Amino acid sequence: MSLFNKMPKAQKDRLVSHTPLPTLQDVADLAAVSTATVSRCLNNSGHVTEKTRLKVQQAIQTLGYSPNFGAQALAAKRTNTIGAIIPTMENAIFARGMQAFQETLAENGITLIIASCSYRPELEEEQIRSLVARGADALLLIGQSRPAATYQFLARRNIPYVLAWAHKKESQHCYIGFDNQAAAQTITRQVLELGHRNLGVIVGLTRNNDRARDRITGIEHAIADYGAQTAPLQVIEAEYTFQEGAKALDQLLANPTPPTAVICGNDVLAVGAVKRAKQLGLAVPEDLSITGFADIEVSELIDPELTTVHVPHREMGIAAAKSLIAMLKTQTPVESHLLETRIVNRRSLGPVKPH
Amino acid sequence: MSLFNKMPKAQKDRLVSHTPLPTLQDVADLAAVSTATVSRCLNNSGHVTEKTRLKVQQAIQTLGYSPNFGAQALAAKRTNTIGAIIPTMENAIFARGMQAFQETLAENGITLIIASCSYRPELEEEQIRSLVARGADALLLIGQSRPAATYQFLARRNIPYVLAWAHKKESQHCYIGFDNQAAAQTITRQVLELGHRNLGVIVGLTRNNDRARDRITGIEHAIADYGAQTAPLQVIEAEYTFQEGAKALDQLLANPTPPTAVICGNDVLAVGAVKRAKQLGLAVPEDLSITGFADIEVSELIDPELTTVHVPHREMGIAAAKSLIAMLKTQTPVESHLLETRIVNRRSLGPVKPH
DNA sequence: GCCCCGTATGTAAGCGCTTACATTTTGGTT
DNA sequence: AACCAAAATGTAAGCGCTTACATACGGGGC
Repeated sequence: MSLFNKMPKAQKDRLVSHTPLPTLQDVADLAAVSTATVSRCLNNSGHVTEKTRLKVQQAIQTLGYSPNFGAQALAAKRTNTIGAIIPTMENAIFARGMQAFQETLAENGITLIIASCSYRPELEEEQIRSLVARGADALLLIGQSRPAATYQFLARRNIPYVLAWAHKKESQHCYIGFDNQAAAQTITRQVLELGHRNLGVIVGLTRNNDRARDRITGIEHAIADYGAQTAPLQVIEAEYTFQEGAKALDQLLANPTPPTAVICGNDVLAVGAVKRAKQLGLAVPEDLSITGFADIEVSELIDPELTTVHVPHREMGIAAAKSLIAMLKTQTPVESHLLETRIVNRRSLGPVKPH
Repeated sequence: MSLFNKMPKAQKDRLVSHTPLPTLQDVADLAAVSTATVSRCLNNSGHVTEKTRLKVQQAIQTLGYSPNFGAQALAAKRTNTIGAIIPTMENAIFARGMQAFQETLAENGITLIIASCSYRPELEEEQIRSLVARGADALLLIGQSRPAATYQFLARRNIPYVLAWAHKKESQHCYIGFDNQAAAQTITRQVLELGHRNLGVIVGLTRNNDRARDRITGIEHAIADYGAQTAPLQVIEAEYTFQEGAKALDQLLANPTPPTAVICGNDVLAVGAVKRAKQLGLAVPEDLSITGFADIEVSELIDPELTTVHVPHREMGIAAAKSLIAMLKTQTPVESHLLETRIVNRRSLGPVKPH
């Protein structure tokens, strides 16, 4: 055994390059109080005189103390960390909401951990376990469709969660989002009212995406409700890129009786479709109407600007954060929160062209 | 004191709703080995027989054990967490790179914590401290310009970091990025070679953005080097939105001798400018050439598609992750990593119009 | 002045893991 | 069969904090 290893710890510390970080004990010593008191100051759990609090504050300042995360987590059994698992960060649909979510959490002293699952449920499952293992006190998940086992896991671990970007009445889960079906239904009704009777739909891959499915359902309901005779609905699924939106439009137009209006499940697909339509020499909306969904920035970029469904991204992120914080505080479930969408009428939707 | 409080812990546990999570000890007991052995299996630090490893694995399975994060962090003095502080998640420039960064970290069992600082240095400083306090083992930061005190803090805490999305030769820091100045210089040279002698520049706010400043410098150098007589360079700074890009173009065009080519510091501003130009009845590139920077998705959306500087976003994220992991493993600094950009010639840049 | 009680502070027992070091086992040599 | 080094495993001491409980303190009411 080397001489070094025989040394008392304090002496070793003096030899190694970086001084050890001050601990709670150091603060307590300097302030001439107990560690309990320092801890109470830190977590302002009351029962501390103003005078003592100041002394402690002082000591923390001079030492440059900051609590050890692991120790805090271990002792308190919470990490002040919330996890979010989103399909992908590259999708602008989530970016703005997540930004607001993170800001709101930060204001409340909570850190966000983000993971992405590329729309793959088995990866999501894995990420959920990983974030929980990583000490996430609560989770934000997108949409509802996932194995029962996942929900059981969360229940067993007693992890609060909200399902965002979606909404469902009378569910056991806490939803923070909007009604995808109703929103799609509303915009479809508007298309129908403009005289369109032959509609096409371009929507994201529905395989692991309940939001996309809900939107299709909404469109179908609107058509069924409207009561007018319409051509059979043509639905194309496409990946979330401009290019795929364009390709999907090609497919719709290949039909002998092509649609006069195309309802898109999201703005990216819609914008891709608009671009393609223009390339093909079709005037939008005179020759072909196209609508979007989400109202992300690109919808105002394309010419003509997109008529789309506005979704309150930031409010959604903020509401999700608040709900999660409330659940953590009260240890009881909170109510779902339905956010309103509205149609933004811009230029890409117009009346059907008379023959 | 209530009867409940007098109970031994085990008895209490049976009364409260959620059973306590299994611990390392439980696994050790079930597998009939010591906690040390289980720990060694978990961290596969060798010195464990295959037979024992299987027994332990088995026990972990049946108990559904997963290590307690806080305890692990406390004992091991590391969290397997890396923090990233980016200006904003809403900016597509960072989205793709961060996605790749996160994926690469995840492959290596490391969790990402993201914070955003809205381009505000004081907020960044705060976030850095917060992420470090939360146990980030290492950090990814964007660009280089920040107070010396921040770097001192990181040095004192011995936290490895890389500076991404930028590059500087012979620096003490580890950069993972591209040379903003050189890239801007190259595209400007190309513009000059097409005969343009009156250039305008629209660039992001340079106040807290060294990348934007570097790009301006590159443009200025290209002009100086080129040796041809040019009109004074007009530079407009604008926030990162389509709308601001459009407004900036208005400003440039208000000049009595408006530029024939506009070099933009990023694609979003460029796309906004293109849209505005078209609204004003200017043909791009016949009447006005416009270039972008970053090659994000929208650059292919606008008509004409944007001639821009392609930046290897994903490679950058991957390289940053690998460097950080290496630094963590070896406890020594790693080399900067310069990534290549290249000009993507699409349609928005053309030769100057003859009088 | 004494007692009581509410409030401020201290004491110390963990929280669940990692890891240095001690001990046991293993299996090849002689 | 005895021996020994190397490999496997066990032991137990923390890691730095929180918090239940114990104790000290201080100020009215009598």
